[in-house]
Amino acid sequence: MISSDVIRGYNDTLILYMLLERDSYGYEISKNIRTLSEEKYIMKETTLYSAFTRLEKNGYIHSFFKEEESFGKRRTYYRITPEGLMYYREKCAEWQVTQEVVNKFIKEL
Amino acid sequence: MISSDVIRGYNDTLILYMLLERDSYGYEISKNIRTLSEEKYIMKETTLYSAFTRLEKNGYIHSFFKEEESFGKRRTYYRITPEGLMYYREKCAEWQVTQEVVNKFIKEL
DNA sequence: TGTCGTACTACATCTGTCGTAGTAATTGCA
DNA sequence: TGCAATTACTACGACAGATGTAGTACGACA
Repeated sequence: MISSDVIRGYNDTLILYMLLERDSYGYEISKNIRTLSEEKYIMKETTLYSAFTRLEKNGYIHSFFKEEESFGKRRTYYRITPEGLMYYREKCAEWQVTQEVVNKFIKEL
Repeated sequence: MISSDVIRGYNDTLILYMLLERDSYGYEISKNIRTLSEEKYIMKETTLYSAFTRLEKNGYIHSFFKEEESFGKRRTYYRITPEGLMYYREKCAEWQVTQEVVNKFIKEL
């Protein structure tokens, strides 16, 4: 299991990755992250939804309702914006640097 | 440059790494981190010193004064404890998992 | 004598994460 | 049909780690 402080600052990136292929909503994204990480990382609900708020405020995603399911379950779907894509790319680049740097401080003992 | 949220949770690990070889003190550790990371990560002073406090509170390091320089500059030296070494090893293992997981969400576009 | 580098400490603030709790609809199954 | 589990959220308060700002104090160098 991964501690939250480790992945902190990358939750947004994981969410954006999930939106690259297609629009999605909270629960689905949550499950997909869980599956893709092979159960090694489970994002808390509150973390997920507060990330949505932040991402939308920053213009990286935008929310909408699907018309074909307008009654009943009331799912909020999210779509990544061009700014979100740019941000995702930056975070990916940053991640490469981070890996290089942190690996200099890792020693097998 | 690396954002703080990325490396958050690993500041302690970087510091412990610096203490593996020999005892050291704030300023020196700070400079060594800077150098080893090739200027890609510069730990803020306040971050560094609050990490020392936390690490000592958790029993991962312990502080002392060198007798041969007991007057004058008053440097606080730190030494890693066996518990600190264990903690360091755990963080290294966790880091491997974190890399694996995050890399699943990284795509070159 | 004054500035720069060293070596800290104090304090208040911010951000992201988390715990707890609660709402409400839909689905599974007995 | 009835009740639990799952889905799909929202609200609120707390906390930890990082940061900004500021200030102290000593030594070296010019």
